[in-house]
Amino acid sequence: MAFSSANVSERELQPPSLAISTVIFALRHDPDSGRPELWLPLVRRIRQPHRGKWALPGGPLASHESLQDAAGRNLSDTTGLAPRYLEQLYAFGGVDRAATQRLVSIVYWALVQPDEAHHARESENVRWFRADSLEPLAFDHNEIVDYALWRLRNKMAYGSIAYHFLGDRFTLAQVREVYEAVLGLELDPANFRRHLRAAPDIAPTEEFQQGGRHRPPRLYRYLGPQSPATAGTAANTPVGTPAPVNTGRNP
Amino acid sequence: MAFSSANVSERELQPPSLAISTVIFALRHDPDSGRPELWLPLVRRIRQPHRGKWALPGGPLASHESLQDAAGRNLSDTTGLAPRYLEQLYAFGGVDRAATQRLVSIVYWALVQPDEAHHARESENVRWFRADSLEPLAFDHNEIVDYALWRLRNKMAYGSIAYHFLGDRFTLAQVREVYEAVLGLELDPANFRRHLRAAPDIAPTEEFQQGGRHRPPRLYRYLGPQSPATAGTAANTPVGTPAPVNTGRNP
DNA sequence: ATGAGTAATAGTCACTCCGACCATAACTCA
DNA sequence: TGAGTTATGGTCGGAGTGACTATTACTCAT
Repeated sequence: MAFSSANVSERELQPPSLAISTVIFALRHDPDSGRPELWLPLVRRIRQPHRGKWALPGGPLASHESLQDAAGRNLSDTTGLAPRYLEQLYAFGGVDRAATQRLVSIVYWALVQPDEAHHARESENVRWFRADSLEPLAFDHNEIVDYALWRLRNKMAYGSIAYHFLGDRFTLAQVREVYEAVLGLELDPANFRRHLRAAPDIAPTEEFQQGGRHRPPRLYRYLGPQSPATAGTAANTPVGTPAPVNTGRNP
Repeated sequence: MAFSSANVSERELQPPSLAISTVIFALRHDPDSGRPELWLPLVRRIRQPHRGKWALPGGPLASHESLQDAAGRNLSDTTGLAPRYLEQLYAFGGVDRAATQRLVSIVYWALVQPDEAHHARESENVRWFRADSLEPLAFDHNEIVDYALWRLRNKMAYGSIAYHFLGDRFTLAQVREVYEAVLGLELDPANFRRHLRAAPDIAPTEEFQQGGRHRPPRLYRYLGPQSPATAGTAANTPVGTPAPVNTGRNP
């Protein structure tokens, strides 16, 4: 790479470099409390700049793949998992993000299940960290993670996104634990239950979770995005959540 | 530009081109009905591809400017206006967006006031169009405009964004007309009034709009984003709207 | 000048949603 | 067999909102 030795005037002439990075969130159960916590995988940089520091998984955009595909490749390369939820987060393009070159990063964020696959996949250069209390990362990746966290919490408060952390069947208590772990607050089980029962995108099954210590809870399943009509049909158009309208209207 | 003559194998070797485009919304009052309507400015392409078609204002990213600055430059170049509201919309990077090269566009969207400056600024290659009922545009710009429209309506239903279409002082009826024009529905004046009176980010003044045909309405002013604490402090971090949390909680 | 017309403003009423809280059911384990 | 704990069902009051009615305050045509 000639970039790393470019001086300032050479840098002016180079077109901006474009990279795709991905913030991957998963829940891990704390062995002590049993409560789920937010974790994410990082990769150790093996070249300058920021060599040795931890960074978001990412890389350049291959000419044959879409932005979304590149982010999905980040995900499977570092975790071995297929994306359950993958969405564009933001394009970061500050002038001084990288010292040696002008770098624009299009960042995606993903949700995956807390499988045991993680542990097997961990290596010298890939490690999982708690999403809060991160050490200083390479580039501006701390800010990016913070923004992804904000977006995750925001989306959690609105939309039906929590299910992407969970498996095929789940109890209402598991959904509640996801909310509590991500938002960092305690929720009333009865009220939360009423809330979810009214949600159109999950449905009760006739199965019950056995083997627990107490009354067996009913299992539910996620029906997928319900009735968004057609949010984005074209291939390159992002999908979105339909907007509520709540202002006084006449018939 | 050697790009335009690149064949497929050469294209594989070229890094993706990066461009910044901006969707600029403004309200114009219909001369007949007097009601405001959504308009946006487009520029005519003067080179291939899509020569002669209308397209979003945009261009390459200069090495010394941030993404936001580039979008602001799009805005002032085409309208002569300073950005009142400017936010990143999405990064579009489909493989086949442009025929001759791999093109990634980071798109911003902006709100400006419907000043008379528009008319003066219009020229052979810059023209304003109604946001609905657009003719086929260059590239995938129709989809981009549609997504920007969706985002505008979405944000309008939640946040306090309507004020950026208006001037320093405004009546509640003007705010209501903005909502009605953008969302395309009729709102009850009394209920809408109650809604706005409860909003923390606008305040009544002691001034009244004179010269109208009826009872002079009180003028209000926008106080700016109220109590978002600190959404994004770092320079490259996007600003966002704080998230409501509405699920049953214990003390 | 005077009343018609219209928008601005104020207020009522019923309905829904939600947080706080209480009660019962159903299971495991000591 | 009963203590402990979670799952589940229900109640109550307050906040917010859509539908609607009434009053105020201005302009304009007669």
